Amino acid sequence: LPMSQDSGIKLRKRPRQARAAATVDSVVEAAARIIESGGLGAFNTNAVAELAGVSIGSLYQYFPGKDAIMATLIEREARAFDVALTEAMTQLTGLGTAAAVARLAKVAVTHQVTRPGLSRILDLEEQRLGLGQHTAAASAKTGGVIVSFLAERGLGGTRSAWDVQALSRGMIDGALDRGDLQGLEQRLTWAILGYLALSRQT
Amino acid sequence: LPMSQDSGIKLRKRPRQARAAATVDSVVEAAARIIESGGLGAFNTNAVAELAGVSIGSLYQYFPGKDAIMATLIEREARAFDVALTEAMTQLTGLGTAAAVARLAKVAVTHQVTRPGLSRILDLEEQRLGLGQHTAAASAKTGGVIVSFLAERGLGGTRSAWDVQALSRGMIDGALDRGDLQGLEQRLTWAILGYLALSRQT
Amino acid sequence: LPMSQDSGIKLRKRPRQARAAATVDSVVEAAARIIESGGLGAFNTNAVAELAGVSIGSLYQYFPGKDAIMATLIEREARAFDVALTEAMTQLTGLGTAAAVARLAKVAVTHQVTRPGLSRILDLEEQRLGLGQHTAAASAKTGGVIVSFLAERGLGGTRSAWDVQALSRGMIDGALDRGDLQGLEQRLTWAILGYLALSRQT
Amino acid sequence: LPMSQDSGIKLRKRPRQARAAATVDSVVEAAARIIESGGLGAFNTNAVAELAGVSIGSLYQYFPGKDAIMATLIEREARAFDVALTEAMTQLTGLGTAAAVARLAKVAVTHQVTRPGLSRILDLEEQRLGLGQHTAAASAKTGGVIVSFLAERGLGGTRSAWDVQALSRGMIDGALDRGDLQGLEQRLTWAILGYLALSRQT
DNA sequence: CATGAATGAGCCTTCATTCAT
DNA sequence: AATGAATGAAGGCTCATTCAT
Repeated sequence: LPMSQDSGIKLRKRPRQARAAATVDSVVEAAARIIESGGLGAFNTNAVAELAGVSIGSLYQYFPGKDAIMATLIEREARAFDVALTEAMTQLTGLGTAAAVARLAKVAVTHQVTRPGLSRILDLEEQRLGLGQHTAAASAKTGGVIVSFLAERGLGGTRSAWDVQALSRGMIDGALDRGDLQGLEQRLTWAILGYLALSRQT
Repeated sequence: LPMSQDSGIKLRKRPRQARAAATVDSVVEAAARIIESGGLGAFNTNAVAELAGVSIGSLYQYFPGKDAIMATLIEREARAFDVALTEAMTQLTGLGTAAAVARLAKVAVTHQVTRPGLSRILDLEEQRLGLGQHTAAASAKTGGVIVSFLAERGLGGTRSAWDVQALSRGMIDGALDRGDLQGLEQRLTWAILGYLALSRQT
Repeated sequence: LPMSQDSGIKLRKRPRQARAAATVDSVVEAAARIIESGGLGAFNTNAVAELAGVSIGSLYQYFPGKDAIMATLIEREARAFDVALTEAMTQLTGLGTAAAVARLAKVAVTHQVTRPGLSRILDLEEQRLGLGQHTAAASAKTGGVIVSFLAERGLGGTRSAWDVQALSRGMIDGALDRGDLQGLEQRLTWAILGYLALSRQT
Repeated sequence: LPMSQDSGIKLRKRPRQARAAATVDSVVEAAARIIESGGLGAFNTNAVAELAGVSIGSLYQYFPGKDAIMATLIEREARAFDVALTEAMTQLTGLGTAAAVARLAKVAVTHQVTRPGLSRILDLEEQRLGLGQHTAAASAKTGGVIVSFLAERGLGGTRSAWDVQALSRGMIDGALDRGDLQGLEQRLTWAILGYLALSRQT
């Protein structure tokens, strides 16, 4: 089950009043929007504060630095994906493997297409910030959901889960790059099923 | 055969003397090394010039700006990959599909593993610079080689080529992230073959 | 006897309740501790409020600004020194000049060594804030005590008192800088007696 | 003899062209003037750059940070004092001790009075920056000159030299604070001679 | 052509102070 | 009275780019 974990970089202080929580949220959302539309180059604290409708001082009351905003955003997105995946998992009973994989593929595609360009950048930043292993961000991707899905159906282990996840990111990002979304869920499903089939028979 | 095409952002002047060509090369190589070891954040013109053993003034004599260095580097890497792939293609006659794909997978893995972290960043930058479609960089990836490989063997069309390429990038980058390179070529081969098998039967 | 005088920069309101007086004291003491351990650079209102266990809002209810905290601290330290000196003065009857000066030198050394680095910074700030002449801080240093000591024994006038005081600060601070406290009281006594002897014979 | 030594904090690059050397000098001089007239609070890189007639970028080409400007200034002032003292030393032959000390006292007074308020602040900063012991700044003060003066005349050792130096700073700063410069050289001479006389007979 | 000194817009961050709750 | 969230001016520093030599 998705459960809150700590990432190394954290908030300066936990917001106590409702007003404060709103500030934190608006900052993270503003960061997401800015990166989405302008890329990493447009992501600067002043722009974030302005779009969030917050003074730069307020931003720094909660975030110890620029990277902390990034880390929080990464975690937020990872958790959102995790939640979506977990939710989808509950509706898989009775479905065959192909249908089940298709269902999950759809969730993945939807997640990345909703905020095109965001997850890719977040991935790179996650690596740069060294949030690679022990954070909620990382575990959300596979630790929780994909691994158990594969395990339940005897389709593979942890490594397969990582591969499926990585291969999916690649395909979706690539398709997004070229603006070629037609049949993407289908193609992704093929790739996942194909990989699992061949990797299992060995 | 790989053939030079123009990306929008290009060199200020085509180097005429051998010395000039050497300068350009050293700058691009310096850029590669800096990005490799320090990430995008360490990539700045002064650092590049210094590592290249060239004055900042000279650098600007050959490159109109920072992005031009990036663009040239992207193209160089793409071409190198293209060359390696083309070279491998010539040794595929007589091999079965599985063996042939394994051969190409090996080339791809080797290419990205050689300069870990570089190709991923270059990918993002390629997108940012809008070199997505019409450049040698893009065409090198699949236009030239993978498409014709799939065509020759009746395995798929252009879209499949793109998918294979994208899926490969994803898997290799993911494995690199986690430091899990064991059996990577094998796993990648499964993914490619699996995807092609399922996508064809439709 | 030491008597309260007004420095220009003063408290916003004189604390009426015991609780309020305690707040003021804790703020001033926190300021002292922060400056001692972190220097002027660490002295900021937020840090002071936190260490004092008081909200920043409360701090500003008693002090009109940062400088007021500084001024109050300066005055507090000056008064403490004055008290110590006055106290020592009462035990000087019957002692020869050399012994008496040694006694006072000991008080001075003790005062500055107790909070090393504090008095020096306070001195500079006193000057910056223009508390140089007309404040209790200034008068405490010599007006009250040293002048009358010298007068009683016919050793010198006001100017000599100032010189003795300044020379003492210099020597103690210097010794503190180099961590060379051995025999400091003795050395200081020599300096004072030597100066007084020569200045008087003229 | 005064000779160039290295302080920990140093220039980013040694100026090669004449233009560059001028830039470095003007920055240091501007820093001195700003601190003199506005205190530490007015000492910021932008102000320094502006008064120096140099862009902020140029300033940072040579100085790695604000503290490096400070350190350079401290060293410059120390060296200037050292030079003045050394120069005075050469004119002391034939003079009695009292006259010789008076001569040196005059140099010290002149040095600090010329830039009132500067040396005091520099002292504090020297301590903060930890340039206390091993720098040219420190050694210039006594290591070179005062120690050998005392040694030549059998007046005292290293510790006496430090004490004389510290006591002098204190008296001059104190006199400057109160605007009481009348007879200062005389009073300082008394203090030094008096201290040396008493400390020697033990 | 090469060099590297100079430029300054722009970005990250701190902290004194105010004010709504 | 107390609290602490919010503000924004100010300041340290970087780096892409230009240009005099």
